[in-house]
Amino acid sequence: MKKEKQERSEACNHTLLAIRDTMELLSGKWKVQIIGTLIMTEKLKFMDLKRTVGGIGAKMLSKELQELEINQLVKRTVCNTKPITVEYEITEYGKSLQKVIYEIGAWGVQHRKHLFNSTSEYVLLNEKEDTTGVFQTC
Amino acid sequence: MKKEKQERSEACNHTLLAIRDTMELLSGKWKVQIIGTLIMTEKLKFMDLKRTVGGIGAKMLSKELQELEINQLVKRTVCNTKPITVEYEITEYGKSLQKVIYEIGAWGVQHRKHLFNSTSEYVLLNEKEDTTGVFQTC
DNA sequence: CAGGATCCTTTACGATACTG
DNA sequence: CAGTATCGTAAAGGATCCTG
Repeated sequence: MKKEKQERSEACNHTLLAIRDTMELLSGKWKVQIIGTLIMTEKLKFMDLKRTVGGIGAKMLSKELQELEINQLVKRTVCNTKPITVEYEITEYGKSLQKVIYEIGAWGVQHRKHLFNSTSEYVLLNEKEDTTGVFQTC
Repeated sequence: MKKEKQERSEACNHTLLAIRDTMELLSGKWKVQIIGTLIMTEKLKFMDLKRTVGGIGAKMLSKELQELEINQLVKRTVCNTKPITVEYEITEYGKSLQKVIYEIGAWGVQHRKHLFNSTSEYVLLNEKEDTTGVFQTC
């Protein structure tokens, strides 16, 4: 293998590892949506977050939020109410994911258009399902 | 709910659906890495792709590639060799994911730096494991 | 309300062996 | 070589009940 090629391959490898890292943090059915929601809203109560994300169960939301908190992407604040209430917000570090999330969202939007334009019998996934959600802060 | 708020909530909802769509297409442990690899290389034989991605089994790779092909993100070409050989490359449409993939990679890179700077006993995931990989086209 | 504990179902993933 | 088929395991996801 020529040296030039070797260098290129190392750059690739490096990027692939980075991709792997990121995807590991964002793994799980809901993480990206949660982060996206929090980036768009800044500070939501647990139940509002649940409603906004839509479709996620309380246990899942709770679990995913814990993982995100461990990775310093979201901040959890317990409010002094009765009964207890918890607010979640994106951290400064979490905001560094903004571009990533934005691109993902933007691609999704144009992808729908693509489907719409390329076939007549397309299937739109994730059609507004149970969007009974009320947005408090969003 | 005030009208203004309602509009905002619909915009959010729209974006969240889009995010969901994208993540659905990119679901699976390897899809993003595969696309990333193909975006960086343009045209790889099955085995080379397998080596480049690193760690993935043949069955998985095959399956993920099929799903990507169905979504028109990669193109599969059977070569007239003996025994048969198959080449994969990113499609034009697949290239539309370039920005997404780039941002994911870039974030992963800076995230490593973040870990490095914020703690002394950090854990680097995905350390070069079995990178016995030889890059042919990459 | 937030979230832990349990239990259960369903995928995802992977190792192995086999075929054109 | 590039898959497919089969099987087994592990993880993810979800429903329900329970408590401070």
